[in-house]
Amino acid sequence: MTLDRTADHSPDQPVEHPVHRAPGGTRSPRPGGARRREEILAIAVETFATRGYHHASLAEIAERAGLTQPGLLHHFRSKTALLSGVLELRDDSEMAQLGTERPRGLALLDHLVETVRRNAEREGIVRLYAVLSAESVTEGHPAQDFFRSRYAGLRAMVVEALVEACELGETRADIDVESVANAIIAVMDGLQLQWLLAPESVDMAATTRRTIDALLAGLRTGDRPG
Amino acid sequence: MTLDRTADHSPDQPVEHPVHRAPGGTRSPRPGGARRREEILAIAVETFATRGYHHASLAEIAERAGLTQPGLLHHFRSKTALLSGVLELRDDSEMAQLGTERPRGLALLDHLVETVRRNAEREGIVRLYAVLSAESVTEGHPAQDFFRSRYAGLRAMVVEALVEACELGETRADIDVESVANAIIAVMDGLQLQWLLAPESVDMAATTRRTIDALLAGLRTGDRPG
DNA sequence: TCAGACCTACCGACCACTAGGTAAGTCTTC
DNA sequence: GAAGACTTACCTAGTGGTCGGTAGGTCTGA
Repeated sequence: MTLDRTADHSPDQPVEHPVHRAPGGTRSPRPGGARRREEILAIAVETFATRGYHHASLAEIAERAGLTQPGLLHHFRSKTALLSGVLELRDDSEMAQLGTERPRGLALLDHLVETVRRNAEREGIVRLYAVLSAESVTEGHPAQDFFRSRYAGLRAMVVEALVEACELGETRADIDVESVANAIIAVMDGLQLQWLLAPESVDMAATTRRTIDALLAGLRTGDRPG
Repeated sequence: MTLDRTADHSPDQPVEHPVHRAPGGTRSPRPGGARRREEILAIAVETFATRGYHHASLAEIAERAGLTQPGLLHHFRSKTALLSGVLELRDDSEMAQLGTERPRGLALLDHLVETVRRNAEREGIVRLYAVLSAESVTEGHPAQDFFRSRYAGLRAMVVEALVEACELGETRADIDVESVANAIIAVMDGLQLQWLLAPESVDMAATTRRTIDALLAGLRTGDRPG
């Protein structure tokens, strides 16, 4: 199953800041409209994070947004459309939208650790992604494709960074980059889950840092092969 | 919220293999009863794993078990009772029930890797725990206490093994055992999620092995501190 | 004879979603 | 600047379906 990305917006395409179109063109939406959508999305993020996708109800999200359930469906024409809107916020690790200007080589891993450190102050986002990513492995879940390609992208990015590190001479060239990349991503995800259940028992950033260093230790240029 | 452990069984306490009690004592349940319960539990495991707890319905579990929904509720008096039964199977990593006879020191970590290797052939169990553990961080989830104490126990066990390793002289004594333990558990969990979404992209056992070795490399006795 | 293992029938609550309305805003035209 | 056309942003009411759980019955095996 896939998200109905074609159906996730109101009849008129929303614009960041609605611009008065040229005469004869389509009408611009009301100025408050975009802001309202963002309010609703913020509440949906919170609700999906605390309840999961399936267990969250449109009625609850609507109520928390101060409108009725059909009122909510005016802005997002279905529950999957709302989920789609939430996932498209791409507010999570900010890794995904780094694009081509991202740090090169080992600097990317530093950036990763920094992101983890900041995430420790954004419990809602951490919870959202932890809950939805695991829920997405269930049968026919509408976020399955999203998370599949998210992990593929994340993996590719870390692999590329490790390859760059080899080229830059930062690490030896004989490391199994796929395996190391998977381990780095895995430890970040796993720590999030533990942290959500027992925040006082887990230092996400420090442990991520330690693990990345350990995975690359002995692989630095100049070290003897093991 | 907690699981209603007091209410998770049929009127009569189930026995592994029901023994005919002495005359005058309480009546023994019918011989097929315990087997039926186990059949139901196996189907519940499968269903919770593929749908999650909240999205799985008693009606579906009942149908797959070849009875009606009230028929199912005859064996487990509520949905949470059924969940409780599923979690009590403790069929997962087998780590939890190792008890006092578990391997000492670094041998425990070898055992951990071996478990991961075997889990790659038991997708259902992996999926069950991945889905339920993440779902358990949602508000009021009935499995929350279970997973909280499961992680606490797992953490304590790995920490203890690392301390033993120090005492046995297998590693240096100045490692941050809590952090290393968290990292080991985290990488196992994180790899499971990636593996469920893209099995061909992840070698769970090899990557776990590599990460554990990396975390302990440089900490072996005789290595210089650094 | 009696409890275990089911069944049918039903409950109220909740689910996502639709139909169809209203009030108010925006744009065009005069 | 006012009138009319059109759209947005909601609303109330109701759809059919599913949910977990209960009441109370029947059959059967020990």
